[in-house]
Amino acid sequence: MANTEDTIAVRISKELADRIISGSIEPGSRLRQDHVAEEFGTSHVPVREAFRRLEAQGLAISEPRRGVRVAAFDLGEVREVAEMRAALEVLALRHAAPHLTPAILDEAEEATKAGDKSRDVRSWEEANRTFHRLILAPCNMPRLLSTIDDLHAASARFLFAAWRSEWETRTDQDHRAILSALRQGNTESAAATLGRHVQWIGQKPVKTASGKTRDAFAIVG
Amino acid sequence: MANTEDTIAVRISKELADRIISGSIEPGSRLRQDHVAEEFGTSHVPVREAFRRLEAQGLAISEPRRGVRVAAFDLGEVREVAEMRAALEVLALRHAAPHLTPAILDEAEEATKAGDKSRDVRSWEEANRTFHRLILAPCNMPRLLSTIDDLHAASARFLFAAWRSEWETRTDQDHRAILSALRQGNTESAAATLGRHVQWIGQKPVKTASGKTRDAFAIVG
DNA sequence: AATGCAGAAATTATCTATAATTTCAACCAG
DNA sequence: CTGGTTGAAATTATAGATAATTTCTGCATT
Repeated sequence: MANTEDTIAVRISKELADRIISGSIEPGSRLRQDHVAEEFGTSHVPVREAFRRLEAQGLAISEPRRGVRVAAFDLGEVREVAEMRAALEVLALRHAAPHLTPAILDEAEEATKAGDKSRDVRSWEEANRTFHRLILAPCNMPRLLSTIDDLHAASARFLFAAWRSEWETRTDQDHRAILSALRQGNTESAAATLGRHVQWIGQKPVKTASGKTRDAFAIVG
Repeated sequence: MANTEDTIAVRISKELADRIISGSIEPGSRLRQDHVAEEFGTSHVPVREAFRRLEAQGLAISEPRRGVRVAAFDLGEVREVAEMRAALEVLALRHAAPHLTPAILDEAEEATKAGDKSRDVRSWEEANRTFHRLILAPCNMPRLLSTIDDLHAASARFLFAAWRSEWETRTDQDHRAILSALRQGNTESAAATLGRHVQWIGQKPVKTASGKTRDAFAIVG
């Protein structure tokens, strides 16, 4: 999937983003340009450019002369991202609604079913993101959509951090309610449900390294 | 103002951002890394990193192997930014309101007065931005605030493109209404006014290069 | 044991050089 | 004239080398 027409810097940033989101690189850990460069068999110049992209997406933070590290996050940031998504996805849906076709809504329903059948977080997340993208894309607002995309990446990171291995299949009633409202042309009701849906924050006890359990939080919509 | 502790790449990106926003570089024109490097007396490596930053802010767009150009914009994008600002600034204000002190509101009132007295776009824009930042910053949501900052940069660009030289002094009633509502603890009313305020799009006839007049649009709040 | 301080090692930031690609203009064929 | 082709010039993307800064490590001191 990594398009060979992409520049090396883009390929590296995509790969690193994927690792950060999936949690295979720990929050707070340092990203060393020479190590990354060696791994990808390149010089460090494209690596530095990849770091700037990650920084812009909020996945890494860089301090001058002290390097780049994977962004840490806490409950506050989970909430912040949830609220931003609620505000922006509602906005996007209001503009997308007039352009939604039955075909798109059918596709979105397929995505919902795929999500309900998912037996692991990763495929659930993918189905969920597909659903949201399908119903929002027709708003035709590129800047808004790309901001929402970055927020989805952050959401996925929170989700994987909390539900890394265990995942319970669950059926998504919100998605169905949104689709049904959209089919009836009731945009406001769909938007209201979407806003609530995205702000719902799941909670789950998780074992820490020291053997204790603490609560982990994630956006589950 | 350009901190010497900043990296060269950051200094370059700030300077270029300023030029793009002020309109001293035309939308659509190419940014050539060697030329910029020569002007700043550096090599092109930090220039490339600066380009990535501009790209992330939406001020430039880059196509692989074909270089970077200053982002063009149209009425659609002005509207898009206005709506995003409305959604996000309202969200920020709701969270900031409980933390607003009389001292902050007094400062914001000073900024409003400074805006009303401004005899040129540039100082009006600065006062306006100060006002918005003052009342939103206490929300304590860094990601939200930085997204809003990028949107303000885009707004300023639209504004300068439309009102480059001429500017009529005007008193900002909305700002006063927002402050008065906040002083009375009426957050919802303040938020509603802010949402409307930011979505108001000014219109002005402007002479094109070919001598004709067309309408230019900008967010004026 | 804790603290502080070299000096060494690692790392970042930048520069110079090279390879690969695109752009552009001149030219030629239809 | 139009449209395409070719080669030179310009430009981007990457690599390899260097300077500057930070971090680490071990040892001495309290």
